Amino acid sequence: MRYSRQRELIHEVIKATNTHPTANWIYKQARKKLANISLGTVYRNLDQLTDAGMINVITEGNMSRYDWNVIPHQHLRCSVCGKMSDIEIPDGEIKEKIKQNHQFDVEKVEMIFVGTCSDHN
Amino acid sequence: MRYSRQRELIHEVIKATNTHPTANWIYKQARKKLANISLGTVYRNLDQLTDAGMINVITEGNMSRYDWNVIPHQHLRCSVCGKMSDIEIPDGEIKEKIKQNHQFDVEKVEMIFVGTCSDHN
DNA sequence: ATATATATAGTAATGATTCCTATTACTTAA
DNA sequence: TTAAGTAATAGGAATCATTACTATATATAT
Repeated sequence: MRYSRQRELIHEVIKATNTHPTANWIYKQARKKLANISLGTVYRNLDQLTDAGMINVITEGNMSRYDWNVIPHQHLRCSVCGKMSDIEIPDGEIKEKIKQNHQFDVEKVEMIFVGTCSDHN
Repeated sequence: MRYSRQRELIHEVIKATNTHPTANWIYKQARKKLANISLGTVYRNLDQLTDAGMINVITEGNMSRYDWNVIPHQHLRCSVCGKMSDIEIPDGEIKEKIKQNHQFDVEKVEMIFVGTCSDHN
């Protein structure tokens, strides 16, 4: 993967927020620094950064969100304000049970807990 | 919700499979019985059946899959063959911990375990 | 049987994402 | 340091799932 200013910028934008942004949000932020960066470039680089393990994707509903946090973790989504926050769940035991009961090797665990955050209950 | 032949057919199609089908697959099956049913009708009825609690939605990647099984459960997805199968995970304890540690009330739990099923490991 | 409101078919529109292509810009080796 | 080779880009078109629109059809309460 050859260096590019665009990719570095995109990575910086993601690292600078905890909001689990969408591709379009990242695109708009990036344009503030590089006025003619294109949306296709954003998508291509998000894929590359993901493949390189430098960022994480969360596929939520009909669109993807991106996360600088590459340590395995899960998400809480507030159904009132839409905010997504991180949560660490030890999944070793779950994986082990699934292997024993279903002969299924778990590589990746995706959990979203939908509910109401502390601001709305 | 007024009776309609289309909605009944769509519900039957879903109840007749364990494959967690997409809207388009359901549409194609339905057309075998009702040649000019339209895709919009399928989507509208899938929403209505979901709202009525008669079926379940799984939002997987960029599209939705539907499930006759309305008892809360989770899914295993094989990254080789794409097959999705059901798994029951007792989540009461997890919900309780999340409530205590994050002041977050969990209403719905979505888990997908991606890995390799018994046919591919 | 009739009125009325909900559902439908068919098609257009939307929105996220991917694809295409001519041009630009990293990088390497002379 | 420069030239060549190749990966990356901008800009726009294409794709695919889903939703919106609208005139017509149909369920159902009276």
